[in-house]
Amino acid sequence: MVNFKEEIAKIISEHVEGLTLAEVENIVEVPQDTKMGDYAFPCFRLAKVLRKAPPMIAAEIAEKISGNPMFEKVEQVNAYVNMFISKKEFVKDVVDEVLAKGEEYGKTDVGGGKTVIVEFSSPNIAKPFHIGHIRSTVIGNSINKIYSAMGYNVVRINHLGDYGTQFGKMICAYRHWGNKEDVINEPIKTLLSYYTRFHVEVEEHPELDDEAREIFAKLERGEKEEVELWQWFRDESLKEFNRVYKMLGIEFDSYAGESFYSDKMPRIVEMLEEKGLLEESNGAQIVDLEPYGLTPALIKKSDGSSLYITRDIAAAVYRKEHYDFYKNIYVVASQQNLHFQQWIKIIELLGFDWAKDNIHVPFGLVSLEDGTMSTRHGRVVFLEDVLNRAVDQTREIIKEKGVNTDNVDETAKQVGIGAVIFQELSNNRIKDYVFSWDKVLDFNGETGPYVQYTYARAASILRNAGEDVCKAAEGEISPEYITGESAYELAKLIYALPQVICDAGERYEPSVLTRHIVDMAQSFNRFYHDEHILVDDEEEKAAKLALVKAAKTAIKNGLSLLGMEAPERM
RNA sequence: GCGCCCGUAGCUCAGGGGAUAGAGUAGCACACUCCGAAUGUGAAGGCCGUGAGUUCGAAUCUCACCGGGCGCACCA
Repeated sequence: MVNFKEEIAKIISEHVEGLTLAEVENIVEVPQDTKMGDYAFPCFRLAKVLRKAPPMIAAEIAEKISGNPMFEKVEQVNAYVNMFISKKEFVKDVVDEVLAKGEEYGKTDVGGGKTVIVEFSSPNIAKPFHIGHIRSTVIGNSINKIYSAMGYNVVRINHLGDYGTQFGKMICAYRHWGNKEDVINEPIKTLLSYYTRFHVEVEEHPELDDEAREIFAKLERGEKEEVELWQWFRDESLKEFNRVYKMLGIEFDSYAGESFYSDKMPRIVEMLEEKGLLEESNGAQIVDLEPYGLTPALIKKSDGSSLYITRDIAAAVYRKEHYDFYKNIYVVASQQNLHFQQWIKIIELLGFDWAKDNIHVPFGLVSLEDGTMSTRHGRVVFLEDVLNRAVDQTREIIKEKGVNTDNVDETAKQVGIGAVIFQELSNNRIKDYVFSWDKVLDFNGETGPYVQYTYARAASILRNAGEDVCKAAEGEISPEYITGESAYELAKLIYALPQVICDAGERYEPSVLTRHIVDMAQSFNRFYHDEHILVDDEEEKAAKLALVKAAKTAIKNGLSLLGMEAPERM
């Protein structure tokens, strides 16, 4: 399909001196008000070079390019050249392209098959999978899908929090007060209760701490009994996590978590020593990062044991060697900004030129109405509960409205879970937010159900049209029937989708795509209300159905990159 | 104290140098004998936290201040 911005830049730059093609293309913009045209070229910056008033320059450019067949109309308004491209050709191009590509529409090949790692979700074993985890999980999943659509080879890593002294405590607690059946029945709840009981008991029996440390030491040495218990806890927890991942439709390529890198850390410490980066401070080994405006990074505790920063360095080195990534993306809370700055700086100091390819994608904090979440105080909202309630509520609404679906449960699942995902991906990820049941369960306005409803409505029209749809998909359409204001706006939004997907990817910001999908849905609904689609005139009907089908396809493709399904009926 | 992030309509948020700052939501007024009303339309709602600066032009860039969040050595 034609890249209009690029073509317009070419046309204009023929008549403008002193600016490169790239500079011209950079100035070309899409006006916020469509009355100002499809594309605009502001001439302020040319005033200095050409020593003329901007409106005069605009008038000259407008006159010179107005004969070009690409444009229906070219106007000068003040310092702007406003260009209206030929609607009929445009609309036909867009519809043809989308119908030809189908599910592939929106995909590009900017990635050229290069490998990108996305580390996301990464919950801690034996801890609840709560509403705070939705962020990394859903944002990371969407980034992975967006990068796939951009032609990258994506590796999805779930960096499980499955290691550390906490497991010594857990095993210790299990041996004292544990029960096998309870763990099997309700692994996370049970294991968590052991963990909290340990913290209570240790107040009166401080020797438990020594015992736990000893157990963890055995675990690190790979002693059979401890390893088996740890493995068992890990497996049971993972089973529970997988239940949520299944609901969300999320899969991973690797579950290599913290434990996986435990034996890869000594090498990193050696490298740091060789480079002379390690120094002693208060009995601990640190890397001084003060010259770079950062606080010191603690590499080894005073008792000689290692810490999480070393594990992250080891993980990055391993991934570079094992996957040879182009980018190594971490979808991790903004609370860890400093930590990422530190270890990425250390990678650089170790002399690795790929330090810059490690990218931290931070997101804001989720809190509850009565304060921050706290597992110990029972102030926690389980993600699974949120998903289930969203599905239940959707089921109620479906019954209430008497919706005609083949499978109520399946539809309720698609819509309910879609609502939760969509809301999570609606705003800039850096913003903090307060979780509220009222808000997740509100399905009106700019929500997932709104977009899915629009999709189902389009599907319904195509069903009603019956075999006419095939004609619309195959035959030559008569584009003059879909150049009305709302039809044309819809076509423009559909046209922009591939570029929007790339923008969302480059900014690691799925909300860019989410908002565009809302725009497409709004535009479709306006078109639907403005014009009657299933008219008697066959040519007109075919053209309109083709646009409906294109819009339906674009919405579905967009939703799938958010990790959402699109129901045919709801 | 130092560092990073956020401050835009009553509320939740887009917009990140360019034309009259946009949505949703709440409240108000409309539109279903018509392809799905989980919809659409209209009016109303703003010193873009404050003050300087850079620029032909600032919600957008710089600095200072105010308000909020997060982080800052043996957790991850």
